[in-house]
Amino acid sequence: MRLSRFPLSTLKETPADAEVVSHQLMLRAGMIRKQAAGVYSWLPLGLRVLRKVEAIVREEMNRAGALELLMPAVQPAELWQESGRWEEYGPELLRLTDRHQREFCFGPTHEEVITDIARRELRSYKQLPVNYYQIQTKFRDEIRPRFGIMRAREFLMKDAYSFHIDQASLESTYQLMYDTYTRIFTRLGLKFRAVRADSGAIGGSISQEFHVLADSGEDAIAFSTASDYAANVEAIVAAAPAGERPSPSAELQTVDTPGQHSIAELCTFLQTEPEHCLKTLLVEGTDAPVVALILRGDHELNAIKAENLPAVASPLTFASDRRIRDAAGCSAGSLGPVDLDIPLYVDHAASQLANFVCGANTDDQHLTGVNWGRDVAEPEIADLRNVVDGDASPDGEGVLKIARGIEVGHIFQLGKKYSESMQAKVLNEQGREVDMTMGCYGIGVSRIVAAAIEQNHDGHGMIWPQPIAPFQVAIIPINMKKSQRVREATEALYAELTNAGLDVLLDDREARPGVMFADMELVGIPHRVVVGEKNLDRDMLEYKARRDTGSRDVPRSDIANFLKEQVQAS
RNA sequence: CGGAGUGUAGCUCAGCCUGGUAGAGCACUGCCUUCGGGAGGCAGGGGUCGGAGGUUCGAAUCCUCUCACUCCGACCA
Repeated sequence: MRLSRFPLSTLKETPADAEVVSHQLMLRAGMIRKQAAGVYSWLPLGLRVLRKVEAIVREEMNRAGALELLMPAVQPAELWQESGRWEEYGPELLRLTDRHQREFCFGPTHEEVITDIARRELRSYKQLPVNYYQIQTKFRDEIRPRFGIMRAREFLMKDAYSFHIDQASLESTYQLMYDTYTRIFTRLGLKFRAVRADSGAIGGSISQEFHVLADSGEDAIAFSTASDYAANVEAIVAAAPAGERPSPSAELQTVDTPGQHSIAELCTFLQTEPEHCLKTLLVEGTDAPVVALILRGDHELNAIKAENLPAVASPLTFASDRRIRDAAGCSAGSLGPVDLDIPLYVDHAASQLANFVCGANTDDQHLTGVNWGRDVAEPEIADLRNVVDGDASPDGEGVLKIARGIEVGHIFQLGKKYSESMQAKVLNEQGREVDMTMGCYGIGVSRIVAAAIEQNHDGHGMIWPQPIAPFQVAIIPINMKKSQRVREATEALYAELTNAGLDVLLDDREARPGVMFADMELVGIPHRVVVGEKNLDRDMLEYKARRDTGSRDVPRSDIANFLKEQVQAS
C-alpha cells in the first residue's frame, strides 16, 4: 500500500475524552472515529487490524470443526419472550418497534436465535454434536460505555453455540474450545491467562474466562504461586481463617473520634491497624429496608458475593445517607454492629476478630475492645470479601497473586437452560425425545484490538504483535523528491517486498523524515526500512524493529529474505 | 439512575466573571525556503459559539428550558 493513497490521519494531540491508552492511540492513529456514545466507525487502518484478528479466530474455529453461519442482528421479541429473557434482560436490551408495531431487539447475544435454528434443523442424535459460530455485530445498551472500543455498546463478537446429546459430549467440545481459544490467543501474539469464572459458592454452570494481561485491565484475576489454579477474583471463595477466635481481653470503651471517618484516618487517630477494625456497609435489602455487611477494615466487599445473599437486594445498592441515618442514627463514617437493629452479615475474617474497633452508631464516636458474643450477638457468617494478594489458594496449594486482565473470551457449559425453555429436542438412540445439552463460547473480537494495544505500547505509540499488525513492513524513503537514486531504489524495494508476499506500507508522501518516523511508530508497524543516500552508497538499507532501540544495516540484496525471517520469527 | 463537569473551526483550547465587528496552536489549500526525528515564511479556506426561548439598543458572554457528551458513583462506614 502506498501511503499517498491511504487515508492515514494522525493527530498530534490526544482527543480530550479518551481516558485509556488504547482509546487515545486508536483515535490518534485514525483507526476509529466515534459516532455516538459507545458506537464507533472503523476507518481503513483500524479495519485492517480488526480483519486480521477476525481471520485468525475464523481459521481456528474452522480447524476445530465449528460451522460458520450468520444470524440476524435484529431479532423478534417472541423468541426472547419464549426464553423469558425479554423481561429478564432489562434495559441493556435495545428494543425496537417496526412499522407494524411488532417488537424486536438488536441482538446482544444469540442463544434464542440459535436454539430456534437448532430445534428446527436438528432431529436426531446422529446429527450431534454440532458447533455453530458467527462473527457479528452485537449491541448492548450499557449504562456507561467507556474506554473506546474496549467497552463499547456496539462491538464485534465471535459467538459459538454447541449442541449435544449428553453432558459427556458437551465436556469434550468444551475442552476442544478451551484448546482452540488457547491456540487463538497464542497466534494473536498476546500474553493471556485462562481463569475460572465459576465457584462453588456462587454456583452456576462451569465456565472459564480468557484474559489478556494488562495493568490497565478492568478485572482482577488471581493465580496460585504453587499450582495452575487461576480464577477471576470475583469468583474466588475466600478461605475461612484457620484457628480459634481469641478470647475477649479488653474492656469495651467508647472513644471520641471527632472528624475521623475513613479507616485510615481512624487507624492513625487511634494508633491501630485496619485489620483490627470493622467496616460496616449498609445496603438495600429484600425484606428489611437495609442490611449491614461487615468486613475487616483492610478488606473489600465483593459485590457479586453480596448480591448472592438472599437478604440483599440485587443489583447491589448502597444505602443513601438518609437511610443510613434513619437506620443507625449516624453518618456512614460511624457505623458499627453494636446495638444495630438490622440484619447483619459478617465476613469470615471479620468474625475472627477479638477486641476490635468499630463505629459506635453515634457521630464522631467509635468503640474499642469490642468482642463478638460478649458485646454483640454471635454473627451470621458469610463469604463477602475479595481475596487479596497472599491469601491461601482455594485448592490448598500455595498462595494467591493478583494481576489485572481484560476479558476477551468466555467459554460456558450452558446445559439445558435454553433447550428446555424453548423445546429444543432430538431423538436419542432409544427413539425418545430429549432436550439437547448446550455450550456457548464467546470472543470479543473488537475488544481484542484494544486489549492488544493496552498490552503492547510505548511512549511513541502502538506496537502490534506481528500477526495483527495493519502492515508488516514500513518503507521510509529520505528525500525521495530530490534524489532520483532514492526514488528508484525505493520503488524497486517496494516491488520486491510486495512480490515476496510481505504486507508493505510505503510512505511516499514526501513528508519530512521526522513526520514519517513519528507516524510509523504511532501506527506501530513492526518492521521499518529506511532508504537514504548514504546507505545506498554502500549498497545497504537501514532496518529497525519497532521494539528495537537502535537500527542496523542490512545488505540491499538480502533485504527480502531478511525481512521474511524477521516476520516469521516474531 | 444519582452527582459533577463540558459543549466556541476537523483536533487541542482561549474568550464568558465585567455584554459592543469571533481568536490562537495544530490540521487543511497555494507559493517560496528547508529536508535523517512531528521545519519556517507569506497568502488563504473553514465557525448560525450544541439547540430553543428570554433580558437588552446590542448576547459566545446574563437568565430559563432543553439536548448531547465526558467523568465520578458509594471501601469515608
